[in-house]
Amino acid sequence: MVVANLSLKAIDSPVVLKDRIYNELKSAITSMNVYADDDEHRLDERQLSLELGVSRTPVREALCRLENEGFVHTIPRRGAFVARKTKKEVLEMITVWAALESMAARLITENASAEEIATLREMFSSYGEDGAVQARIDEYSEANVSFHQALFRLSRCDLLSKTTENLFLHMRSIRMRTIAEKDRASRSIIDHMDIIEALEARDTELAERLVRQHSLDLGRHVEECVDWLP
Amino acid sequence: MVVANLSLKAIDSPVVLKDRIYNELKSAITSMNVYADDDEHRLDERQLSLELGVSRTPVREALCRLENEGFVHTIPRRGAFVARKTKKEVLEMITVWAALESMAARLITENASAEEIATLREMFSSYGEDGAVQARIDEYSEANVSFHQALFRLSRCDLLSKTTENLFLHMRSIRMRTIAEKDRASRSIIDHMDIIEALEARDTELAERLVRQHSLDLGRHVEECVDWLP
DNA sequence: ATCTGGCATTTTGCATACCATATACCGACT
DNA sequence: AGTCGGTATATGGTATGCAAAATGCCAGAT
Repeated sequence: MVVANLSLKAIDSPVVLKDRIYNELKSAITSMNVYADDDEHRLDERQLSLELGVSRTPVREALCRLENEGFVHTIPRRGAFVARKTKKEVLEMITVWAALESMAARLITENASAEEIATLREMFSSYGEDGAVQARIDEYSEANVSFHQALFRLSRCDLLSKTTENLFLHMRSIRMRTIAEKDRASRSIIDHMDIIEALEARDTELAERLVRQHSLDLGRHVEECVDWLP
Repeated sequence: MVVANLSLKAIDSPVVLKDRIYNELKSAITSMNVYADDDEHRLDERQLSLELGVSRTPVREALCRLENEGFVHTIPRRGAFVARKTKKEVLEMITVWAALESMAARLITENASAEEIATLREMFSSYGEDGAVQARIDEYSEANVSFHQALFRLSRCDLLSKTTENLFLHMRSIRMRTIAEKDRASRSIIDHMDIIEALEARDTELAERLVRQHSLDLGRHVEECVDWLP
């Protein structure tokens, strides 16, 4: 008798309610325009549990997690609110981002293969002609996000990616609103190309500096131009 | 009639049970030697609630938070365990640390006052003589941690500090075990002095590089010498 | 003797009930 | 009329109850 070797992979994901609620709430929060109205959006536990058809307990646990990640702000005995970042907090997020992404760039120059770096270039291949960026600004915005995510992926450092993941989500609404302004989009693609060239040349210091500067430029832009944040 | 202007600050901290339990559990976990035994330490909800004299609900919320921060690992329907980092995870933590702290160094060269930087030097004033470090290794270990925390404080970027805070706690047990090895302590103090000098000279690039290298050196040390991690 | 299958126990995950507190409304008093 | 105080209500925090699921044990079969 032989033991059938089916090479099954362990299914260790009895997806529990609180996790699904967490995902549901998180995507709902990150896709809404948090800064639209100026009155804060309250998250009523009871109402949420009614809408989701569950009890308050798993909702509370999901909210607890979202609070830790900075998406929700709760005041004891007052309830939970969708968190709104101040300008200072946004600038600090960008600073941390710059730190993490520049380290990712370093790691890429040291570890990534030429093929991997080449995939970065392909992401922007269709924006070659002048004006193509402005014409397809929404599409480019997606490519932009993908580019930055790819940098972290190629760094092969899971913790870098994981730490940045929530920063990405927090920044999404701000980024969506700033990318279309001025000439930032076309400026952005030039920066990206310079970064890719530095990565290809395995110039660790240059790649790090360019990535950091790219982020800090966004920071200064926010500093100067964004007046719709407290 | 004049309204008495007492300039009171709002007290908005009705410290709730779950927060106290969170702090209690966190300090208990971070002060224990996680890597002592090789069997994983289980955290029984009911037992904890009995010991703390509260119900399971706030205990669960505290555990939920600790899980998000990586101190606790829970398996659905199986329970919560004190998280144990793999060697890979520790190395990644050090990488992220290097990224954040080198950014902190940059900010210090740009923003901190000379007096603030001088306080860094004072922290090591009593370790001047040769051998003083080795003789008071425990005390130095504290000063070492304080130094790194001070770097983040002087950066005036709360998010940098906050992001690193948990990394510090995670690294504490590892650091405690590695600092006494070899000649790392006296090597460490030389690095620190070099860093302080670069900060005083306002040499942004050098300070950044030294801080990064100091962390990455620890990383390589862990890589080579630590064999008690999975 | 070892392995398998079912039962009992333990423990989590979710639901619900209860309690404490914050806010809002309303009436009375100045 | 405006303000102060009290009470009602709503809502979050905590406790408990219940059911599903996982583990461990034991008996029986091979």
